[in-house]
Amino acid sequence: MSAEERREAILEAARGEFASTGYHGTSTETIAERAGISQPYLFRLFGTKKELFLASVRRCFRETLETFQRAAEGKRGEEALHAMGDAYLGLLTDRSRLMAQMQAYASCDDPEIRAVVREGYGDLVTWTERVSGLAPAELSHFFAKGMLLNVVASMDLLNSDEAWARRLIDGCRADT
Amino acid sequence: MSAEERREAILEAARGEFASTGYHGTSTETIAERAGISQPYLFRLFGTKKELFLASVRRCFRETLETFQRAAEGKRGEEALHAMGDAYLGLLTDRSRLMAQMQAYASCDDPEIRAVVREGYGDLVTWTERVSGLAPAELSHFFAKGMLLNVVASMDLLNSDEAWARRLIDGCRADT
DNA sequence: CTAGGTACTGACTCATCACTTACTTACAGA
DNA sequence: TCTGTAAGTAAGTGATGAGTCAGTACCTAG
Repeated sequence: MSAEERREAILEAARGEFASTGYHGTSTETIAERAGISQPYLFRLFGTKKELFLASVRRCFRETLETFQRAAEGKRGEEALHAMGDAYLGLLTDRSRLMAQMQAYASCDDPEIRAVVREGYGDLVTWTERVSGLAPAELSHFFAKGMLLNVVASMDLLNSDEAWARRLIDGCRADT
Repeated sequence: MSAEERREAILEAARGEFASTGYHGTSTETIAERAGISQPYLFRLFGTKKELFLASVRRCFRETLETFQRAAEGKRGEEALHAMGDAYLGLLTDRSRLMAQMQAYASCDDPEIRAVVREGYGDLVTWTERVSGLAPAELSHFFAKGMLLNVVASMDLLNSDEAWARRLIDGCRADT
């Protein structure tokens, strides 16, 4: 297997593990095992645990952006926005991607991580703004709903019968 | 100092440390040091690291609810909601409380933590709903804005000159 | 003054972790 | 067939962390 393919396999494994136990709570041994390689080889390919985490975060944001781009392909304005919203709801069902994102936000006290998260989220916002042509208030509303859904999904309440959670979710679907 | 006062002091220290390095990334030694006691005594008062974390999360949600209650005192409907929104903006300037909250969401893969977070957030939502009398769509909007601000604040962008971030924040203030 | 409880700690144990070193194997090109 | 390089690992190291144990210091009720 080429080094590039190995890197991809490791990043896939890393996201899964970082998603559930976070940066500090995940051992490089666990990730290597899940990726089917030895732990020293992981260090050969990524240098440090932090570089691996940063690469994982970047990949996560890049995949989300690509999902938005695919969803909006050939569409414009409101129509593009709706397609992106639906596509995002789909992403939420992948708990690994969701929790990895939440771990990234929670790790923002670290300056290096914060810089990567800022860049990833910023790319998402500016691209969406450009394609949809939304004014600030509507743009905020779109991303705000996304974040609320993230948190509700983190608590695993998307398909629960908790009454207050259902009302929050229904309230999200109701408008725009 | 009474055990009860010590518990409070430890919880204060714990929130600060958990906020920046999360559950797994924070050592009980560090918390004990910050609280000015020995590490064994921390275990005497809280049993396990996890119990300490859970107590810290519960306290965090309780304080937020109390802030909402104080802000809304003697007010009703829209007026109460505005007061709560303003009070929440104030809370965001306390980075310790903010990041502790984000760490709690990110730790939701653990069932015990998830249960506590659900309860805390649920209390916040149901109380707000009852006091403001909002319909689901507006209730969602209120909490969605709160979550977006949380994330923007996590990235330390509340007072930055990053253009896209300013537009998001202004967009939040613009409506309701 | 003393018995018992409450606050509090020094000095461990055993496990785990990030990272390294020194090595092996597989294979493509000269 | 020999050589250089890329893919890969077994076996460490030094540090740190959660949790325990066996105590000490102090205060208060009788």
